[in-house]
Amino acid sequence: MSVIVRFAPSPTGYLHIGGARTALFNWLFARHHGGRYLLRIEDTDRARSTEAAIRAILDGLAWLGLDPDERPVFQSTRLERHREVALRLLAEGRAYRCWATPEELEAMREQARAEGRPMRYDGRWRDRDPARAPAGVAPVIRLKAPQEGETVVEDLVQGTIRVANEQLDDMVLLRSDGTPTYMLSVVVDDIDMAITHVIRGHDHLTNTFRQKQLYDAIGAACPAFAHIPLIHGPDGAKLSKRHGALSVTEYREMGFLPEAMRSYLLRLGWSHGDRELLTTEEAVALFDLAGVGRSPSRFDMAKLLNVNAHFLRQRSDAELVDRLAPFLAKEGLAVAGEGARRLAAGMAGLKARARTLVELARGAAFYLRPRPLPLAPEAAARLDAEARALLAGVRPVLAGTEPFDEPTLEAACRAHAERAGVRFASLAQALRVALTGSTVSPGLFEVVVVLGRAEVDGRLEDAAMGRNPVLPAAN
RNA sequence: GUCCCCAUCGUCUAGAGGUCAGGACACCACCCUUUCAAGGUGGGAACACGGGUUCGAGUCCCGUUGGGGACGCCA
Repeated sequence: MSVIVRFAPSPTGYLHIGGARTALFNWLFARHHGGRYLLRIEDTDRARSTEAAIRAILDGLAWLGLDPDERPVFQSTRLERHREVALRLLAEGRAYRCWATPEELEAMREQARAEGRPMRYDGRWRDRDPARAPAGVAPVIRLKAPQEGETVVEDLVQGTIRVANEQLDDMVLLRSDGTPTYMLSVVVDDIDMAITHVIRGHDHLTNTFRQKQLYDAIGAACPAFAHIPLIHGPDGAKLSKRHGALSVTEYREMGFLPEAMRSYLLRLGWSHGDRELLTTEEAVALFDLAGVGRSPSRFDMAKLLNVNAHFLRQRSDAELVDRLAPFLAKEGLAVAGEGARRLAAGMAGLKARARTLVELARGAAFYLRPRPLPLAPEAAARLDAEARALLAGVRPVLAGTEPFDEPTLEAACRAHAERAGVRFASLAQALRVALTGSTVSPGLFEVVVVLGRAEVDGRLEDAAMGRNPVLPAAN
């Protein structure tokens, strides 16, 4: 039997980290077993589902490289089919009409609360004669669930879990307005889509018992279930926006790489010995449900940053130049011509110093900025009269050194510092500030070579003459 | 409250009865060094608690505590 899995988000919000990981696990499982991975948009709650959320989910999945193998199924298009199944169950005596009013249900809820019991519908219409139905009340259809014994779920991650049937009540299948409930829709769709493995968040575990009863009533075989532990915030509580429950597209804007997100998310809840930082190919080869743990994990931005830094360094310089362009554009810097050449040439030194594309863009901006280069406040502070004199003195050295390569330039500057009686470090910092506008940068002579002789001379002249504007303090 | 699940360094985790309890991130120190990174070397850091079972328990069982989830005519 070939594996078929699905990711089934409801479009009531963006695609967050937890959903992304669920999608990833499904995708990897399908790839590993040579099966198919489908997407089903559970948009039956027309009041809360939005077009924007659907786009955000599709967009997020596409960015992560988790496109489904077939066109997405929209649950809202299948209402007739769901209704048909409910009616069939009704005809077979496996379901029944219930005329209990919202007021009655509320009374049951009140009483359950007072007695410290969970809310359970008491099954009052289960065997009552429909002839006694009150006028003017539209009924719902409820499943006639077993009342004795227990329902057992063999979960591929959580193991065997059982619950007494008396803990479960007769769930609503069709609402009084004739629309199907989530429980019905999910089960019918999973059957019709021939889903073999339901891999989803642990928060669905208790739903599974009811769904199992529905599969039994319908007479369909249950798919295998795998409930993966949830992701919590750093404090162990529910993941909040503060922590990283952000839309995956926001991670894209923060400068994360999709392969880094995948690698990080994979290791949150899954492991294979000591393996860290897997490529997608390795993940496909190694992933299986056996490696999924049972305990919830916490989202850790520091580790995500580290993972992203790793994958950033794996990308070629040319690719990074392309990736960087939109981030630089936000600063009003266009990547083209001489600027593009500089970025490509300087990328090796830049990418070792960045963890995200945003950091990379920040570090790379000085290569593109037109003269006179604006100075960061702490850099400007170092450019005192003494430093300016030092720069004026070293200008001819840089202008005249041949060949214009790193070792030669460095040797020339070291010799100049010695002649001038200053520490090489002082000269280097003055040069760094003049050439990059910052106290932090890639290797100084790498910068000199990338910038080229003419630009270097111009920037030194600006600095020596005190022409640079000073940026306002950050934050 | 009821039901269900979970429990190894701060965090992610390895561990399927006998290990000096391993790795990664973070942190600290040192090396490298023109800044900051990267890289290298080293360091501190964990089996929640209490009972069993066993020659032997992080590993199995029970309980306690703690955390999480589910309890809708939402999905």
